[in-house]
Amino acid sequence: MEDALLLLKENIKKSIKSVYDLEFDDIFVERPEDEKHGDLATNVAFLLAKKIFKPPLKIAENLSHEINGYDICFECDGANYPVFSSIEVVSPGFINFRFSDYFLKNQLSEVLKKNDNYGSNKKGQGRVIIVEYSAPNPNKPLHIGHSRNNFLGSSISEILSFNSYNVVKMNYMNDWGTHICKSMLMYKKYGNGRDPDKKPDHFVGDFYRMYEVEHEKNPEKLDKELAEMFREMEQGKKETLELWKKITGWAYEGWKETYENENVSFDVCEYQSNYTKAGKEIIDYAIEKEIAEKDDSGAIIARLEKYGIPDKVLLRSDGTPIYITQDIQLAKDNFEKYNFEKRIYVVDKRQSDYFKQLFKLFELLGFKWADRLYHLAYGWVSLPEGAMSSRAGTVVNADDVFEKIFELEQEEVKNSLKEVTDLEKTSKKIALAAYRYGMLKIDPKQDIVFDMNGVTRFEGNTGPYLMYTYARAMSIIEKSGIEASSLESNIELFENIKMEEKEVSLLRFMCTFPETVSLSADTMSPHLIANFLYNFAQKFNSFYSEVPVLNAKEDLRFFRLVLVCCSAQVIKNGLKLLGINVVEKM
RNA sequence: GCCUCCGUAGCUCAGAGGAUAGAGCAGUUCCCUUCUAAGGAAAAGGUCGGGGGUUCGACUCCCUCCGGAGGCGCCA
Repeated sequence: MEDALLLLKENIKKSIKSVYDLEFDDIFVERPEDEKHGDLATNVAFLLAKKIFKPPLKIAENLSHEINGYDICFECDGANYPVFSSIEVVSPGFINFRFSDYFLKNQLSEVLKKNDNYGSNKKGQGRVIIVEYSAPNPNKPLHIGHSRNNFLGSSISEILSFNSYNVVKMNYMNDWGTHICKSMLMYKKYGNGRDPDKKPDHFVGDFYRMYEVEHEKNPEKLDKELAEMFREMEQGKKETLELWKKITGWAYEGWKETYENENVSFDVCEYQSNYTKAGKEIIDYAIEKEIAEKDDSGAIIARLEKYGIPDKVLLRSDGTPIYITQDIQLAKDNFEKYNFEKRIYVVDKRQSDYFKQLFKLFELLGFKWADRLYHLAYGWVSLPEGAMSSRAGTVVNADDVFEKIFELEQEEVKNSLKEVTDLEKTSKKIALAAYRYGMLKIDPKQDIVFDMNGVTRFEGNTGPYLMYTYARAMSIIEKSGIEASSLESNIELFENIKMEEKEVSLLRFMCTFPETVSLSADTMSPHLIANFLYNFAQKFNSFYSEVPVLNAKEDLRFFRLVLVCCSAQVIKNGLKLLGINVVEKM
């Protein structure tokens, strides 16, 4: 497929040289949105028109006439077949190319050959990308905002791996600071040393919420106590550190289940508490280079305003580090260890200024890898009734959302599954599909209004719709009695098969999957995969309702089975990239 | 005050310089004696926030104004 694109570009270039005696390198070939405009199209005639002062339509006609004589072919089993079936010129000057049926049918063997790897490519080979995501505070349970972060981070990691990058999935625990002391302080006062009687992160979260309530009543007192407790931590007071270990340990223990439910995992966990003494050398260096300076209060400030970025405090006036101090060190250590091609921070967009400051600092410090850092800024998740607020108690817990979707799916599956064998397992997978897909189908930079009732609806552009489409396809394969794995060895070019309109449409779209995979990696946009899958599933369902497979005759039946099998494979691969595992039956 | 992001059908969203701006939901019609109706088919729904500009061509790029969200020195 990629080859066909390159081949076409070369031939267009050649035709320009031949007709106009011009070296023209800037060949742009696109995929037209409208099927009527063919599979590939080029606008070179418009670009050339400026150079040689002739009407675009005339140029397009001359070029297409030339290219028509070129006999562009691909090889299959020792024979040559044309790549294109037609090359058309359309006013005001487009040249449209349509793939031949031979070429399209040949893609099927490609899918069968690569199966679980169909759509992947080699472009990231030998390059490391760190994807830092999730990064919660271990003092309370995860909420739906974390879910979006988790889904984005894990999905982007999958997509990059599929493009052959060597991905390091990193979680960075913000386990050091006064925020942790909030839960600790309340537990110390009111916990009576008891063990959790519920999911441990929720248990810890109760104390966090308790703090918010108490703080309303008597802010000065609590602020003081909190600061005192953190001082004890900093000084290494044994009793306090033990409490800290206990509280954060419960949070981690509870999250384990949440992460599992969400199909999220990590290769490396870094802890902020290991970086409490870090970063100071770099900051000394920054002062030396006059990037940062000490102000009247004694705090170290990076002067960034001349670059259009707000100034940033690097060290408190009492000399203690803050978040950025440690983040500086972490990135530097990471580079020395992994020599990364890119480091992606999956963090919501409210932190955009922070990352601008961080990245600018690295640039000013002269680190050559400064431009390899990338902030994936995603939009905020809010509720129909407004923003979430831990103070107002309107934070929607990730476990509760999942549980609710899970219950609803269980009902659905109970009502529709023919043999209810794996009710719980199947429902859980579908629930996750609903949750993950619901968030990932939306462009990361958009805010999401998270409507519980919307997610619990499973028609239209949803994860369950895609799962259902896959299950229908697999049902056909199962009833046919053939082994999907045996198809590859029996495949041929189906020269005698005349395809129906719906089949051509399905197959043409299937061929664009690898390009979508590549683009979504380049732009770190899982929603491109989601959009592809939805459009593809629609085409499949349309084909499904109009074209009979099992009742077709001999060769035709076999061809259609192959088409169904490949379609299922593409849906499976695409969903995998979104962190969704298919079910065979539902 | 300065900076960033967003504004597309009643609602939720695609559209990353190309051809007649597309889906889903809601509402209106059809289709289960035929491979899973969580499905399919059809019609209806729009001054792409307003106004300028660049271009053969703008939802897309630039400027400006209006609306919404967010961020701006010792929180993370």
